[in-house]
Amino acid sequence: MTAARGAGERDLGGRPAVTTAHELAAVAQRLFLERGFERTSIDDIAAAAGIGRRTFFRYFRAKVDVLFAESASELEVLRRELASACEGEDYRTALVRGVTTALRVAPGDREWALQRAQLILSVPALQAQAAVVFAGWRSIATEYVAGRFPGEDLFARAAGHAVLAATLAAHEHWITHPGSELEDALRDVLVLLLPREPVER
Amino acid sequence: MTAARGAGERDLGGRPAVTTAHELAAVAQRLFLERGFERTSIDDIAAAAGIGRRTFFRYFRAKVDVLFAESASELEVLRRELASACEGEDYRTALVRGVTTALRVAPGDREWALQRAQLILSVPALQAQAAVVFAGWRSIATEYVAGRFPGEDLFARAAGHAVLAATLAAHEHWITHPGSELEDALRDVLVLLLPREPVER
DNA sequence: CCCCTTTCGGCACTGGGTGCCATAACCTCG
DNA sequence: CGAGGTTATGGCACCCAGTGCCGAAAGGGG
Repeated sequence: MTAARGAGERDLGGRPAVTTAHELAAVAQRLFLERGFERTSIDDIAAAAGIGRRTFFRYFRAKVDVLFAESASELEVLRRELASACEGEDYRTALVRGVTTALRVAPGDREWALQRAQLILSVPALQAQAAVVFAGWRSIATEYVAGRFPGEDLFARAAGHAVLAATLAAHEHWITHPGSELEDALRDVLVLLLPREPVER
Repeated sequence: MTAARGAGERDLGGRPAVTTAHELAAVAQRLFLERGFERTSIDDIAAAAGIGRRTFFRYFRAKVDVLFAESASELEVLRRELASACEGEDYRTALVRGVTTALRVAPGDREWALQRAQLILSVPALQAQAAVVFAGWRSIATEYVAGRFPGEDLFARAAGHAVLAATLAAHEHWITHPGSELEDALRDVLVLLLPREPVER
């Protein structure tokens, strides 16, 4: 299922992969920007990347997944940051740090990330997929909050959704104010939306 | 495009519609519960409803739309409630009233609505569609808040997302605690997530 | 009975996604 | 160098969602 052997694995021989998920995603994103998401077929992407249509599906399970290639590693960063939060820390501080760290973009990737955000927030099919991907984020955040405040079921769920809502709102703000910093909006909205800690019992 | 003449329109003759969107949705939801969403094809639904496959698409634009047939009218209720809110009212009070009114289910539809919520929150394709449908909710709420607090761009956006997040969190809570009242969870989470009014300037 | 209107539904087609499988390309070992 | 193992490729056939086209069905009024 996994095309392109991971960098860590030993090379036991075998036919080398002809491209990488990252490269393929770059080709696809360029086409999406040029012709639009709907008007770009898998055949177009495969042809532009010089691979077969069937091979495309070895790198991505679906057309919409192309723009979410790095979501898994971002999610891993969030999980790690939350796991390393100390006990006494305000849970909101920990979440703000986790989310901003996970979503930090390298300066060279800024333009690229901005275009990606614009695509995702403007194409319905991609908005829809974003909701599914971000369900993973929500899950991590909810688990963390539930661990901090056992028994506060509804509170944890609300906080998890708040993380997701803040992420989306911040991205929207970012693409309508491209000069601003995503991280600033992210912090501001998280502080606005994350509820205060529930009273101790 | 619109099958099944609206109730208000005069009957000018023409072949009568063979079913209604509501009836078709009921048939489809039953099949989804029995066999699962993915394993139920449009052909299955059409056959069970006694119509042609092509006709299905005159009632719904897509398979996923079947479970969101009433979203448009719910959205209209929210808009109306917000429009009728008086000036001095706390914006959060108005939003709580609008959302709970729009999502109130008739006692006889409770079981039905619960099953629908379970389907939507458990099937990825339906979660995804929910995000697109709820973008309309968000938009209404954001506009309302932006009207109340001009210039508070990020605040309005955050509040809009909070409404959506609260709606989802409340539904999740509802399906894991089927005995509870959706309206209660809805109110609680909205109060948790909606940020305080920004300082006057 | 004819005309007008509206819905129905078959047919063919595009495009996303999958299972199957032969084959290409690279490894190591003899 | 050649054989055997390993892995990625990509063609083919297939299923399903969704659409444009269009003739036919089923009602009304003149």
